[in-house]
Amino acid sequence: MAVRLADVAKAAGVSQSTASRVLNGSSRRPNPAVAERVRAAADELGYFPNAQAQALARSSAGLTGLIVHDIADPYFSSIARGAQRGLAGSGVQLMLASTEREAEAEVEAVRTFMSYRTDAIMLAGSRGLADDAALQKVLETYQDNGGKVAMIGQPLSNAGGVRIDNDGSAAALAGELLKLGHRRFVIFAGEEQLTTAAQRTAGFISKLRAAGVQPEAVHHGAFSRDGGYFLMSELIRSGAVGGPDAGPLCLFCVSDVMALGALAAVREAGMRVPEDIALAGFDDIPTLADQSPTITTVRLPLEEIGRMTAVMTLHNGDADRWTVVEGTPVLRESTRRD
Amino acid sequence: MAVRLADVAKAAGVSQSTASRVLNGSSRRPNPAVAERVRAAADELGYFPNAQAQALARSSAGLTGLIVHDIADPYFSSIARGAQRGLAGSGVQLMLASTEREAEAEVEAVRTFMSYRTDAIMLAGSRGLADDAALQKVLETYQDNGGKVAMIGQPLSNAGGVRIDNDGSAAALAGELLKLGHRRFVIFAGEEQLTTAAQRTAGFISKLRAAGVQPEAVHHGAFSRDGGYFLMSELIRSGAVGGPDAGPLCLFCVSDVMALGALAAVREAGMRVPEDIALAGFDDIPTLADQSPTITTVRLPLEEIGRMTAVMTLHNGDADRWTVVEGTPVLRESTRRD
DNA sequence: TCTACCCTGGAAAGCGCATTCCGGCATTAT
DNA sequence: ATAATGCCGGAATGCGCTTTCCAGGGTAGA
Repeated sequence: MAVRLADVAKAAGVSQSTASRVLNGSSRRPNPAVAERVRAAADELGYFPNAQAQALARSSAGLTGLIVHDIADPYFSSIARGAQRGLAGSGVQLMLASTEREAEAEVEAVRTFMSYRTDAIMLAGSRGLADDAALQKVLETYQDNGGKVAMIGQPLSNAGGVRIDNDGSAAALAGELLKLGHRRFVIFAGEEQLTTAAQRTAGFISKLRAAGVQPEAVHHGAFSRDGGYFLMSELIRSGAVGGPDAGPLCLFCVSDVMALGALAAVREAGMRVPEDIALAGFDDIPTLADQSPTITTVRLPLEEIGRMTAVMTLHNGDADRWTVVEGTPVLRESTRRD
Repeated sequence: MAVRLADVAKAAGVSQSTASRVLNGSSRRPNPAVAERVRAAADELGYFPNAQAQALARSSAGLTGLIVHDIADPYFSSIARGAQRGLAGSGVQLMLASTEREAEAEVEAVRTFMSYRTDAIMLAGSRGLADDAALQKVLETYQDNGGKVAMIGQPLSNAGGVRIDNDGSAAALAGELLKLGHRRFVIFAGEEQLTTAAQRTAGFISKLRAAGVQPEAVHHGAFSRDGGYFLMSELIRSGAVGGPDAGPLCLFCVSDVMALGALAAVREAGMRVPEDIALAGFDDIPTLADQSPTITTVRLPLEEIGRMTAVMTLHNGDADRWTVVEGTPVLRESTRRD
């Protein structure tokens, strides 16, 4: 069906080995005159290599897998974009799996990537500790077979990757909010078993405590827009928001998407941010700065994180190196106090 | 290194052919007792097939390529999510290429996917007519080699896919805005050579004309958040917004991301939507409904579009079938008139 | 009971390419 | 001038799997 290397070789009047050496990088560089003939023939016939066959012969596929929870979530799509950019020009292609936050699907995705003999797997997003066992096992198998594993956000197994200093960054945010004069805090902590969520919550609280402040409540719920919306609706219904006594409440959501959901619920109830309740998120997803009011958050260089991780997977030496990324508190209108 | 089919066969005391027939679907089903032995051995050894080798032997890779302009753009990431879902469970894997809106990169991505012998390629986003030649040529080569091409948004070549009724949907939106009483219109039309942008602009204008209304201006600029921001800044500086005479202006942006940029510029200038200027977008990206004010737009079922397209690529018969998707005008606060 | 046929498992031939090995030639060193 | 050293192109092997093709045993029909 398609043009094969053998066809090119025949057309150029050389052996297949020579054609291979000319067209696809080899340590041996054939004679320029011969090379030119081969290239001309390849052009003429419209030859393009069969990556599957190359992968089989080289036992390396030129593929890298990226596993995310939800590609439509701006947090992950920003990372994906960075990863794509990091790989650009290296000749390595990206395979994508979006797991819809199911642990089962995550393990399945790793299996699939193993089948395709991806050179590396990038895993973005935090996992609950409960799911680690199965995932860890399959990743170890992968590593035993020579695969590189790069985690984004969470350390796991004996892999490398980018660790986000959730703890310290959340603490820094808490510090800034205290400086602004906030004293009454509520936290929307996401799902209980998510490590990332837990770390952000813990870091935030520990900083408050260090300043002698106790959070008024910690609510758990889905780590998503709808989770934030729901929790906020509940909170408003409970009458905890807008109380005139003891100063305004400050809500810390452990992710921006939760904060957006919460904001929607606040608006819907006819209340205002920051007048009735102050609001802070975490991640600094791109759409956040265009909200009204603009929302305070912790900036994570998401795209850069994706890029760095991808680049790490390209260099063999970095297989189990960790890079720590710190978040930067960004104070915006949503936590203003007049 | 890894466990091979031959190892499993030996462990089970059968031939490799039999092992293959048992483990990977074949038309011939070996004896149940034998099959069980093979499966047990495979489990025992932790065998998983080498997809590259399978692809080579079957001459079909079980891969589908998705090419988008920018995976971090919610428009495309929603489509990607749908595509992923559409493929889920079919055993077909998704390969992703994000081209950063460069025509060159798009052609390159098709080449890469050809190399990987993807069974199908989905192309999302509109292309300028100028780039069609190169792209069309490479896609034709792909089709000649048995590849399926599914376009999302724009027809091209003799492929199938999902066509979006930009023209009619924009006209419908214009009709609704006229009904609300708007008479002074400005259009941010995106890049001149983008077919999608041009169609939306044309549809909108033709409906206005039919009602005897002439748009006051059509401005071209980048089809992105920053493009909208820039155009709006210019517009405000020119003094065209907020004039008390002749009623409030209504701005139609040919994409939601442009509308978001425009909104940011309006806010920055201390003006208000819809009081000083009304605003409408196109696409209905997920974040739009959570804006304040909520933004009028044309709803496109983005995720469903991605899903449909992916499903089409799975069924051979649908290779050159077209599905037309209509957008639905959604009137929100940003175009309210009191 | 014997022949014709079907079913099942195994041997072997690729799928398209990279790469090791080998032979022939032109250099350089002796 | 001869032997030793590279260098370059070609033949051949193998990557891991699917899929014909083949042989043998079982079944059914005569």
